[in-house]
Amino acid sequence: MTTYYITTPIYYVNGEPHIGHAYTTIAADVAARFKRLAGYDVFFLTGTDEHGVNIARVAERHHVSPQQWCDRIAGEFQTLWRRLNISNDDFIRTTEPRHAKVVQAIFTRLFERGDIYKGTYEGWYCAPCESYYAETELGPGRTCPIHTNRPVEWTSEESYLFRLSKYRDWLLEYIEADPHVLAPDGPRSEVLSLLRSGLKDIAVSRTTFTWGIPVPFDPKHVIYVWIDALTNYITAAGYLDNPERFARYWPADVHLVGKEIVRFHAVIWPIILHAAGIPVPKQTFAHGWLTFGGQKFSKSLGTVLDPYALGQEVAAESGAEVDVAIDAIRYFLLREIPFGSDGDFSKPALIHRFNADLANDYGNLLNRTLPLVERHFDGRVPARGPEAGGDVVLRETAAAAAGRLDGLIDRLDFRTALETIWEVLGAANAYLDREAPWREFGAGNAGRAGTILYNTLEAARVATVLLSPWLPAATQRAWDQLGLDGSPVTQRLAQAAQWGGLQTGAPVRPGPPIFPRIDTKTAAKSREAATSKAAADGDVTTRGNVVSQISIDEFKKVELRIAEILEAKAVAGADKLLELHIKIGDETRTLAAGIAQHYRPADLVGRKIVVVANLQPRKVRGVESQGMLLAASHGDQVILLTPEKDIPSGAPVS
RNA sequence: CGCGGGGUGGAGCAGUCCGGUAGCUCGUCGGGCUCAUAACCCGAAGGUCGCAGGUUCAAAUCCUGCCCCCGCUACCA
Repeated sequence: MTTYYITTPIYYVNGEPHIGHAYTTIAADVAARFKRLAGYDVFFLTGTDEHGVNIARVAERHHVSPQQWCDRIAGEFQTLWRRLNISNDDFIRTTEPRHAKVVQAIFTRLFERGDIYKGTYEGWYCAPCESYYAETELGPGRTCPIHTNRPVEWTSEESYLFRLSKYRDWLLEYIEADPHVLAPDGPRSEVLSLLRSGLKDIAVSRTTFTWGIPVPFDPKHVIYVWIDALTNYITAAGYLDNPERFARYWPADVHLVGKEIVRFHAVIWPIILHAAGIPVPKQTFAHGWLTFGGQKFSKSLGTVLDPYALGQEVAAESGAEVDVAIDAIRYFLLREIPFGSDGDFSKPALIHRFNADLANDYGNLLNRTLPLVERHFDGRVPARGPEAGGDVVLRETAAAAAGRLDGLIDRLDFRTALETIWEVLGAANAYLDREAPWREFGAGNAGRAGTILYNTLEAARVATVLLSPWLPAATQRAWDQLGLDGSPVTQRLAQAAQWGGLQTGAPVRPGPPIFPRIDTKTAAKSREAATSKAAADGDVTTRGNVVSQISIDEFKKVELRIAEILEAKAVAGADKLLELHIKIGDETRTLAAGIAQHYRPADLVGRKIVVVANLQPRKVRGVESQGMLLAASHGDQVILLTPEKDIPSGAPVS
């Protein structure tokens, strides 16, 4: 049997899972489910990346051990995948013993082959952070970006280095030779241009932190992320534990990644493998990013979306079951956005797809046929008579669509795949209209009417099987309504696309609409009620999008105070920034504010404004900003928030 | 000259590699059907394919220059 091994990246457990993670994972899941349907021997892997100084630090902040922290977040990922109906065959965590073995083995092997050598790693180092920073990350005068005003030191430590440079020519040639190995074209040309500009050896060990896998022959070193994380793909395939299995699944067919990590996957990973004498993956595919009302998802902007919460919300608005609403999100993400490009996520667009595609075209097809079967054929699948009218075209449309899908999934062209399935649904709706079984009943041709219904239901059955990778829950319901036993998921594509899967005489089970339409007016109203603070246009909440909610306790962490502007001046070399000196009670502070294009410094002095007083300070263009002022914006307009009546500076705002 | 992506009817996109009467979905308008979740079906209107040159019998598609937008980067606080 042909195998198909697909992976998602392993997700870093520095925070909770969000819709960006879900996007990648859903795409991989659909591909995996489709390939199973098409009869492939599929291995679908996802997991978590759990080592490194950042994890140790976030765990410390939460007063738990790194392992406890990892267990918690890894658990959240697993819970979310269950809720989103993700069918992964394994879930790998880099803290598992099975993985440590592989990481150490690869490290040792590369060392023995001379591709890892002892050298020094140099960089700007901040001791309290235990971190190196790139030149560009530093504050003015080479200070630490976190410990403001604390100068970093040019430090070197003993480190193991990996000879990336040695393999540049090989990799360049390899990627140039076959467009398939790195897709789509955008990321591919980016990586190629990176390679042409040269590769430097990279440090693959650290001695500045301990949360990681030790170098086996030199345990004061911890193996750094590259080898630690990327090797998960071979660990799970059975590289050391199960050579037979490894031989079957490796090399992977697709590593699905977000475009931000394409460099690691397309450069470092193949070189590690090649240097270790292991075959390289067949393809790395970089997908685009979701944007949110045109903006990048961002934790700091609060535009992070919990996919399960969104599912619950859609369920509540439509009256659909939660798993069906989840299906709709799975469908939307892969139908609306061309995989590989960036695409915008918005709630109205989701609702639109829900109604137009799922409710009207698909769900409604069942609801306009099954009642007729119930009424005229005692609720049993009618007999299929000789072919006439548009019967042949409908049957062939379905077969042709089914035949085209495998190639489209190979290219991860989910959008065209779904459009192709919709050709079947469109054809079925049009067929039903044209053949008009209700007219045949009127004319006394019950036999012909039965045939028409049979064919329409057959088209619905084929579409249901084809859609099952995207809509695992909803297609199960449709399957049941069609009077079929078992599950669309366990069908085999080749047979399922053949006409005649419905058994004449089998009782159908019409039910309530699987995708109840969402009344956009009602939905808008309930949303309005929920977000009573209807902010100005341009605020994400008013675009009909969902923002994850925060608790009152989280809000209380933000310390807002009234401040008085004592002095304002332009920042040299910055056209948007003003440097403000403000007074909060007895305290004076400096603030960098991006309002230079909206206010003249002279107009600001003496004004009272609202500032966030407990924000982590940050150097901006040489100015240390010790807070942030609040302003409202609408299009190009930016206005400061000021107290309505005079009040002493330092007064708390809540 | 930092790297990369993009500018096609009201919206979102395909077509550009391999030049040959501009296509899809949604929206709008008109009609049909009355089986259905105000749904489904049919038809129509609407585009000088960012701008300017060039190559060609012929250019959205090839070449040159320019303009604009968006990521990365950065003055994102």
